[in-house]
Amino acid sequence: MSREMNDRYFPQEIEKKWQQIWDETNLYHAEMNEDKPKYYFMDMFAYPSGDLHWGHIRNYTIGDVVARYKRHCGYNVMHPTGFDAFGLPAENAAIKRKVHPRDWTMMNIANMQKQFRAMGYGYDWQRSVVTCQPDYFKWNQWFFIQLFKKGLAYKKRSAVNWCPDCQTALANEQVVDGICERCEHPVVKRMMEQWYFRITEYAERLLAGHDNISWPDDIVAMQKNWIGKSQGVEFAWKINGHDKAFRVFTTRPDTVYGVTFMVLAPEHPLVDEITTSEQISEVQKLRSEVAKLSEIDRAATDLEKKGAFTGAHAVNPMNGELVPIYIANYVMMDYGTGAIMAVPAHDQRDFEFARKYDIPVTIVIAPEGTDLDAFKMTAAFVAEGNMVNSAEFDGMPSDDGWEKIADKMEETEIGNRTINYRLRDWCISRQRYWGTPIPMLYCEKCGIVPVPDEQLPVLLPDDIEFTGSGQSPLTTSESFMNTTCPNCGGHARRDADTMDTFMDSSWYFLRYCSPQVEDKPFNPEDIKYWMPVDMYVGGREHATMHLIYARFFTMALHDMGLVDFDEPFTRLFNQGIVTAGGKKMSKRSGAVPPNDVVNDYGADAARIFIMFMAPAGERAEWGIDPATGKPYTVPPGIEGIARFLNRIWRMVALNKAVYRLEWRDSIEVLEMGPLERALRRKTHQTIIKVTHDIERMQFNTVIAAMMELLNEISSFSPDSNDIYADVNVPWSEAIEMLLRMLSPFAPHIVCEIFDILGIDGDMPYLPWPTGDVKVAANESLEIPIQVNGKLRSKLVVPVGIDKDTMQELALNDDSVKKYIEGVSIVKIIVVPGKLVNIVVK
RNA sequence: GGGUGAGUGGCGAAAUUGGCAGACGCGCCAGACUUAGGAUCUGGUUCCUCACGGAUUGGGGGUUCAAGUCCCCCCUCGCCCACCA
Repeated sequence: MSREMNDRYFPQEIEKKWQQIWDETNLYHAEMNEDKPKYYFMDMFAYPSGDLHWGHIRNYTIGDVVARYKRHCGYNVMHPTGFDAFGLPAENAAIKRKVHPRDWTMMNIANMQKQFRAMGYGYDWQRSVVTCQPDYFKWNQWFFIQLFKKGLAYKKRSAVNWCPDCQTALANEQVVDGICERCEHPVVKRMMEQWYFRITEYAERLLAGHDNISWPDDIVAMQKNWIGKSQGVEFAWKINGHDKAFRVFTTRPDTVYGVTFMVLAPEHPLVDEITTSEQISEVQKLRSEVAKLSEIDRAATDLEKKGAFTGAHAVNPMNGELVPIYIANYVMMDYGTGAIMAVPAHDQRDFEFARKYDIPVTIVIAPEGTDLDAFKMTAAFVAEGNMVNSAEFDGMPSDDGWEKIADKMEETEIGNRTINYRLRDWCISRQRYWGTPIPMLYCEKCGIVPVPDEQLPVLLPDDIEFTGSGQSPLTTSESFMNTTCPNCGGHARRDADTMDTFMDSSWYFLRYCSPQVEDKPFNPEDIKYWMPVDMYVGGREHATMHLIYARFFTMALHDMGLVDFDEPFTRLFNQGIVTAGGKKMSKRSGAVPPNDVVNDYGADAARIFIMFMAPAGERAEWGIDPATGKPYTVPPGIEGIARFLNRIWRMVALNKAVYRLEWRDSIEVLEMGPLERALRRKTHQTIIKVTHDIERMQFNTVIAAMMELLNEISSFSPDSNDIYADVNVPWSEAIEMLLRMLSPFAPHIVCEIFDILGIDGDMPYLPWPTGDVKVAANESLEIPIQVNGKLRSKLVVPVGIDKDTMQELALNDDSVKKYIEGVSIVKIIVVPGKLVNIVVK
């Protein structure tokens, strides 16, 4: 049964062999099975950038460990993977290396798949999704049209980042510190027609949904912050001498009597109409200055506040006062109404502006007990207080005033309470080639027409030029752009833009459930069985983009009746980043691929190393090699892991004959000596700790616990002369249990050893061991004895000893005695099973 | 500025509810076996002190018999958001 075993451990041969067996037997493919509870585990799929690095390895090893663990626990586990294959780098590579983005992408995918396999990840490759393939993005287009039909996709003119040198629109990611990534010219804003998804309509549900999912608090906080709900009042201001009015939004209606000026965003449409002829040049000067700024500079808090007077005045609807109207660089067109009422006494930005332009400051909220001096104050008073200078509202606490003034505005129909969100609609259009073509046509007669279902997918043309300048690359393909209107048969042009790649990642978890189905995006039965995703693992950087978009998308599908849940991911876990020299390891900052470690020490060692080096949720510092000044290609700590695996291997190799499958039959009834009992106790204590720590995603301590067990087994001597000796029974249990716990972390070595020992070949599905609490219970305890909180002695006592006996033993302990002689004992604290503390004076 | 996480030996770190600070591992030191191999095994390793002993979880205060852990103030670092009206 048992076969030959080399004394030395050669991971390379073993690992290749098992990877091939797993592939050939399709071992990790999951099918629906109503007899088992399902577990849908997903990690965030990778962008095929070329090589995996240790950031990926950390993410995907966590995933593989949890998926394997859940499989051992009896779940029907689906653990798929795929590639987020559209995106900008492929296009840049195309321009730079004269290679088609598709070829570059597919080459990288092939390489990364090889690396995934070499790590021994148990993916269900049959369910793989590659987003740049037509059978996937066809459904992006179909969903887009469904959203359009529901009124959730719409077209709007809006400002985009524009590089005047490249003559092209840029994605936000291409704008680095206000500079075009490619040509290093400053980026400006330009108005363009773009497609948007109405995510703002789901703001309230996105907030409410947080209650139904168990996600980390910080991610929920980030999303809430991003959605940015604020309650306030929106009300109208008339312009003096005009029939025009404009609306402002404020969260501080209680300060309305303190308004001393108004500010419009420089882009506000009313500016042209109200600016007086004397002020035109000044206003135009500021407008062009602001237009030149990039969005990033514009939004910088430390940007000097600048404004220009329009020459017009507005009428305060509450008291009829006239206040000047300015434009200023600190008011944004795309939040609220693009206009604000300015209360310098109680808003810091307004205060700075008022001081600079010599605008009066009127105090309307007085802090409790003191008076403010409008001339002397050096900062706005933003807290609550009592209303002053506010007509009939004087004397009220400001929070009451808030409500009363809002009531009055509603009664007099000046304005009403509203809620504003920071969240903006999701801009889907990208002036890029390597993405999903937007399936919309523009007919001269019929206007905007969606591509009919039977013409999907709209494929990407190959007769395009990657010049890196001019318009969206698709416009260079005449064969793509010109088509026929499905309504009237006349000439139509296609939308030249492609979709944001966040569209691709908003539903890939649904496609994993039905990867091959052709006539719909997924089968309802598959979704019903597998969804929602039980655990989703990935980086925190996706907190406010991908993870909001995917939730919105699922809610929208729910409302269309396509799915019957509205939260896609029940549980979320964020692994920490891998840093090198304190900076995040990424392709740009010198990422280290796993190849050297895998080649030298094997995938099992690589997997354990990355799990052992830091708690999974926290930052892990990879380390800089002092010899090169660069991140280690092979970090020194890997030696410890290699030793650990080597010791396990040698222990089995040297004692192979001692291991007997039949240990199970006798372990419960055997009379054991203290050494045997101690080993068995440690085995079961380890099972309990390991299980508990895997459940709480604390893998570093899991590995430490297994190392401790190995140390315990190492110091235990089995009897190799008599393989039937009783001592070999707990030894066999210990070694088998260690291996079974190790298997999610180091599956290759465990498969190999199990095969050698003749343990069931269906290893990945072997049940997870259960720790016996009774066996794990200690027989005696070492109790610290403190005097005044200082450790003075230790006592070994039997478990369950009563308080009085313990106190007695402590007081009679020789090394304690010298600290309590000649002083009076104030108090004795005895915590059963924990400690004794004698307080003396 | 807002949010959020963190700060423990030479290094990575451990310590579910307040109860022996430093588990486990790296590195280092000593030894064993080897006729120097970066293999393996054994012992040691927070700091100060020859020692007795003392100090110690970023700093300072507090609560408690007892604080890395709870409370208050401060410092430093990471990440996310950021003139949001």
